Amino acid sequence: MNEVAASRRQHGPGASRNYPKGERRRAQIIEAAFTAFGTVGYRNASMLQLAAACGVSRAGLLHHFPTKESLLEAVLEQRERRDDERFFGTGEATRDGLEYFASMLRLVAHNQDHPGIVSLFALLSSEASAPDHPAHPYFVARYERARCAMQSAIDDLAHRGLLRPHVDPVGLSVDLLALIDGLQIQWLLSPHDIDMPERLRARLRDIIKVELP
Amino acid sequence: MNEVAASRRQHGPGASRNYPKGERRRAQIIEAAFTAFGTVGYRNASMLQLAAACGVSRAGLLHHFPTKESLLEAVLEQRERRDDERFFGTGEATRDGLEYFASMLRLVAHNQDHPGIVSLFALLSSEASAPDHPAHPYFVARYERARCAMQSAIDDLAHRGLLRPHVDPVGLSVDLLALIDGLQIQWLLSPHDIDMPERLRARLRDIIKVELP
DNA sequence: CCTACCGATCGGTAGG
DNA sequence: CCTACCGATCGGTAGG
Repeated sequence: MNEVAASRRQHGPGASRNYPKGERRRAQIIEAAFTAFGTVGYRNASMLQLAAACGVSRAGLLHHFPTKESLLEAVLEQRERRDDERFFGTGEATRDGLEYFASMLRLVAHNQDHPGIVSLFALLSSEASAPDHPAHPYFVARYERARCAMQSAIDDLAHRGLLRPHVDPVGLSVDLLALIDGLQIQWLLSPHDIDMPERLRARLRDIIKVELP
Repeated sequence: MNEVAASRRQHGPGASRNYPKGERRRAQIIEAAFTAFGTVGYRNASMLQLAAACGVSRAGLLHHFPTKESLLEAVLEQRERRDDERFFGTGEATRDGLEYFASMLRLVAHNQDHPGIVSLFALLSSEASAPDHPAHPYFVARYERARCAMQSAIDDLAHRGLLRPHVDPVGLSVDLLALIDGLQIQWLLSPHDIDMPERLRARLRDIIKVELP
């Protein structure tokens, strides 16, 4: 986690009231990078082309994001923030286990329509397993948060007696997140053979007593 | 899949009787590349350093493996061949479903002692999801084979009445392979929090009536 | 934010 | 017409 990303996190996204032009440009760059990374991949996207797409020079781009990796981190964070808002919101999904898994199903179905994003995250989560990778702390924290949130949803279901009797809730969040990640790999390689939401739904049907929407 | 790798596959590994010196050198290079890829990663390993480690020049290295990708493919194939021989053998695992999953548990336990290899495969399976990646056909075929082999094992267990009543065998091989892959990602990021063989064993306990060794 | 550049390294290929 | 290399260098691109 570099200093730029860390300092930006302190005052949150888009919260720099004093430099509206800089924030707009920054948002534009993140948007362009998001598209580029998701289509041609991270490595094949060049900072020069990205700068050109945003109407700035490479040096101008480097003013906002001093390294390519820092831009990558910003893209990842925005993506996660958007997914959270769109699929989990600030509403019931954080407390209601059924709502949580319904949201998860919608997210996985959405991912199946956007291979570029899925590919980007799959690639980066592997790259970032190297301890010296700039996005390593981000991904470690991301999975810890994901496991924690999902385990809360599972505990809620267990408390309401909605888990089937054979299910062991201990470590179930690890298994289900692993299933989702692993399905992405097989789906990326054989998109016509693998149906991610269908597989996840089948697994959830084996875990939860009631049918999800 | 380039021509060199394709022609080598025709007569199998180490089967070029006429050029023992070349085969030895080739094996030495694969061994060195295997170590290098597994420690510093594929992209960070340079052909020049690899050549030096084998006591040949870069041009000499390129004589045996005309591209870095072709060397990568040779490493992947050797790794898969060794794993298959070591953990699945030519024996019971190809017919006995219980033996198959016992072997799978041993393989996963073995992987947990070799993070470099796990990291390499995780990284490459993501990279290779790009249709124009040299290892794309290899990984597509690899997963198809893996699903087929595992589904045979599952069908054997179903036929012998060893699956628990709530289990749906359809697509179960997809789910279990996804679980294994996904566990690797989380384990690479948080090795102290995730126990891959333990999680797989727990999942198999929920599927199979008898306890695996 | 700009132009004008840097030191280093990549994978691949030439002739012999 | 083969294997097993060599020293030298190609054009292009990376992040800064």
